[in-house]
Parts: sequence; C-alpha cells; structure tokens
Amino acid sequence: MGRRKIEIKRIENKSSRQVTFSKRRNGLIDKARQLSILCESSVAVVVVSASGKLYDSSSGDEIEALFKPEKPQCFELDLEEKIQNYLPHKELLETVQSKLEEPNVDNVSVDSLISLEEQLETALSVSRARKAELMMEYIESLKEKVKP
Amino acid sequence: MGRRKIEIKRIENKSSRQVTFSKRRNGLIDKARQLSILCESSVAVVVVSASGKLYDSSSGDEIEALFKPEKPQCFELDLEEKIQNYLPHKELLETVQSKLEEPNVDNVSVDSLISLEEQLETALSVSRARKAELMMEYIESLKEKVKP
DNA sequence: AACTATTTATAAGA
DNA sequence: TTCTTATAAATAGTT
Repeated sequence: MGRRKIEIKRIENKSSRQVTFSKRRNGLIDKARQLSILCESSVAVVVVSASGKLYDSSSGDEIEALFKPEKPQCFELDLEEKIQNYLPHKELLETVQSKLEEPNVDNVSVDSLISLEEQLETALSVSRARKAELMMEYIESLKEKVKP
Repeated sequence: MGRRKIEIKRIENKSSRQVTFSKRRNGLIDKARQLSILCESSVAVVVVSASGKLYDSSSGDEIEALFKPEKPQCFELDLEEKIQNYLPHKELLETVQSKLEEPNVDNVSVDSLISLEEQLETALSVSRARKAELMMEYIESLKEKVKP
C-alpha cells in the first residue's frame, strides 16, 4: 500500500529498511491493539530489530485475569517470587514429560501433547507479559521520582 | 478498510466478531511475517481468542542464533535443561535487583534499568520461542511416526 | 516529519 | 462458509 508494489524480501537499502521497520512496527502494534479490542482477545506482539532493540505490546485481560487473579501493588524481585512465577511452567513441563514417557503413541496422545503445548505457550507468554508489565510500571514510578 | 468505517470497540454480534477475529488474526500474522522478512527482524505474535484458543506465529532467526549457537538434535525435557533455560533470566533479574538497591536513582541508572528490562524481555521471548519450536518439532516427528 | 498516490486489508454483501 | 467488491486504512516513495 504505497506508491509502488514491493516484493516481500529483505530491503537492501539500510535507511529505507529502518524507515519501513519503524512504520510497519507501529502498524503491527496498532493492528494488535485493534484486534484485542474488537474481538475481546489477548494479543502479544514482540518485535526485535536486527540491531537488537526490542519493542513489545500486549493487550487483552481475559487470559491475564485467569492466570493472575490479584495484581501485586509493588514490584518485588526476590528469588521466591521468581520461583513462584516459574512453577506453573514446571508443572506443565512435567505433565508433558510424563506424556512423552507413554509407551505407545497414538493420535489421541499426540493431540493432548498439542493441547499441552498450547497451554505451555499460553503460560509462558502470559508470564512474560506480566513481568514486562510489572517492570515497566516500576520503571515509570522511578522516572516520576527522578523528575524535579 | 471495509464497506464501512468501524469504531474500535468490542463487536457485539458474536458471529461477526468471530469472522472479524479470524480475518484480522490472519492479517496480523501475515503483517508480522512481512515485517520480519523486509527488515530482518524477529517478530513473535501470540493471539489468544476469548474462548481460549491460542494462535502463534514467530519468525526471524538473527536473535535466536545469538542466544542459541547450536540447535539440539533431539527434544529432551529434563530438570537440568529447564534450569539451564532459566539461568540467563536469573542473572538478568539479579543484575536488575542490584540496580534497584542503588541508593540514589538518577536518569542514567533509570536508562540502564530500561536497557536491562529490554534484555530480560529479549531473553524471555527468545526462550519462549525456542521452547515452542522444539516442542512443535517433536510433535511433528511424533505425527510422522503415527502415520501408517 | 508530512504528504499522497497506490496498494492492501477488510466490512458487508452475495 | 467461502467468494466478491466497495471502501477504509496502511504505507512506499516523495518533498
């Protein structure tokens, strides 16, 4: 959607690649926001540019509410909390492991593996989004304190 | 971009919400794919519908290559490997923690916190993408075995 | 950073 | 549901 049709392949010119990256990243994140509002869904987008800079966007609260009934009021980063965050993953991983040990694999267990994989991904993405959210909140509060 | 302009708010009609979800989810995932190819970036999209079904798409290999120089040939899911996966996060979290303990917060340390948050997010998203990738590979290999 | 000619995505309709 | 089409939205190239 521009003056010319472009092929979907690496843009060789560095500066136009950077301009396109910035435009399309913004477009993608806005599309994600719209989808989450229009269809009441949770959407997470993570974009890492070639130079390693990370841009993230996540929206939707239904799934978050499922995983995280209460929101911590302050940002605490101790080992205990960290272990707690990882526990659901641990459980899921162990369930997957027990499935893998089943002697005869049939379609049913493959389907259940796929379903487990989905659960695992959901747990991981929600956990990731939650951590980012908490950390950004804390950083914002620090910024406020720093201002004169 | 349709016959009419629509407001970005929850679509009340269930069936048109589902149709829009399906169309826009596909659109979003395709946009993510294009961005990753055009600008050599890593893009991960996770969409969870209101009914809980998960759709995921991730592409781009530069960042993965940085974090994971060699690709394991088989899928092993033991505690040791799991602990290894979490180690980089642990280190980052500890570095963040030490930053938080600094007595006088100034703009420089806030900036370094933001940078650390980005590293942490990168590590988490890459780890997630890697796990999903490995698990899908294993599931695909199981499916092959199941076929007559 | 803006602009605008076009392409692309998609809301309704068939 | 799948296809079509009019229109809105995104964006490639330009200024």
